[in-house]
Amino acid sequence: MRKKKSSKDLIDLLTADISAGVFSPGSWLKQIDLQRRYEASRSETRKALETLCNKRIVRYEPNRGYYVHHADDVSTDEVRDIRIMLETSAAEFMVKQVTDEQIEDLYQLAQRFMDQIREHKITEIYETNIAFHTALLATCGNASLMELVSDLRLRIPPAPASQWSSYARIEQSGKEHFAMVDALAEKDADRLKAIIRAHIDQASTEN
Amino acid sequence: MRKKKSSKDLIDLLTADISAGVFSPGSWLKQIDLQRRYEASRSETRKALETLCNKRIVRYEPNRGYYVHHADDVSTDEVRDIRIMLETSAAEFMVKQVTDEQIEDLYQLAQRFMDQIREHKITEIYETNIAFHTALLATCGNASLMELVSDLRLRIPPAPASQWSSYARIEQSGKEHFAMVDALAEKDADRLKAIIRAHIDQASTEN
DNA sequence: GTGTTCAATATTGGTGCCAATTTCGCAATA
DNA sequence: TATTGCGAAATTGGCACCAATATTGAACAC
Repeated sequence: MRKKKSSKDLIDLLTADISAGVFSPGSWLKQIDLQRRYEASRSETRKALETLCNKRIVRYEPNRGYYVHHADDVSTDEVRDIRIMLETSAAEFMVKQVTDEQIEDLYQLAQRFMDQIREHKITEIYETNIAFHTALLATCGNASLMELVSDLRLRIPPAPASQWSSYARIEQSGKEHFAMVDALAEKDADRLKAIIRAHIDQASTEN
Repeated sequence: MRKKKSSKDLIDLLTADISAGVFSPGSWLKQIDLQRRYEASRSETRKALETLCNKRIVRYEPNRGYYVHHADDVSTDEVRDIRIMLETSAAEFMVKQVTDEQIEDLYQLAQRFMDQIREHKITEIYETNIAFHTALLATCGNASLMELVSDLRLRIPPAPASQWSSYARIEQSGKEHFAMVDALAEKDADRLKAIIRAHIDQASTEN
């Protein structure tokens, strides 16, 4: 149990709510509303908004306030390209440094993803997907990279699991997860790269 | 002329001063000192510190304040690896999209860099170097990428031009600039990648 | 001489208030 | 009916002050 809520918690709560669509793109984040909703002080609220502004999740206009950023097509494409650059480049490090234990964990996560698709556990699927990609990136042992990609993921339009394009597409994503684990186990960097690229490219709103 | 200093100016001033070594790593950035030094309000000061904290240039401890971040070797290596991933990947886009005019501009910047080495214009060299790399990245037409790399560059230990390793090393950097322009002009992505990798790797504190 | 306790000091963090700015609604007019 | 103008309301931004917390230094005990 925590005795007091830290500023990081507020940031995470706000981020989660924006990501979940509680605040839709374009809507104003009024300081009074926020400090009531999260029972935070004014300064904490301002600090959190400033942080989210730096993360490009919200935008700011002087004397008007902060509002949820509505990513345009151009910047969405740019960020997706950056993710492809980072995660395909990371593949080189992954195949070099991955341990058998990590491969096993990744396999478990890929399996859980598939199971949850079959059981239609919509929200869990979303979380498992993120867990898989986080674990995958963790194998290259670069903490700064993991942090950076997490931030970039939030800059792509909110992808609520509820509106995933189609069952077929999700199942395809699940298969790709297994393909990644296979390529990783076989230390085939080029194949891993190709799968990652296709995975991010096609399912840009789903991973 | 601007009639009022914006919050972005304060952030840039602080960043520049930290980068220039006015505030050395580890030293506390007391709010009162800063708001006097830059003639800014308390809230502007807090906002700027929070932004720099997000950019990983300063760190924060509750109830103690903000201090200049002293990057350790591990995170420095991590960030350098990220830069190599991004800038070598960007090479693909560069060779595809670069215009003759941009190549000419890059050549001019590479030349200016060399001239300033000869004239021992220390501070100008540093700025020209950044201008070259910025212009190089600009050729792949991804504004988000440029922004990201600019931020990453600041996360590597302050590289004051005054303590560049050696004349030979700087001159080598200058030659590599020309080599990059050549590879770019010949649309040789692989060669460009190799040069960029070596350039960032060897001269991690100089570019 | 060394270590500890406690008070004085310094700094950050929170709150309430007021000013500046913007937005919104309503009325007046063409 | 559409448009313009004006005033009220809402919101942010800045300031001063107080509370909370951490540091420092001095006195004191051993």
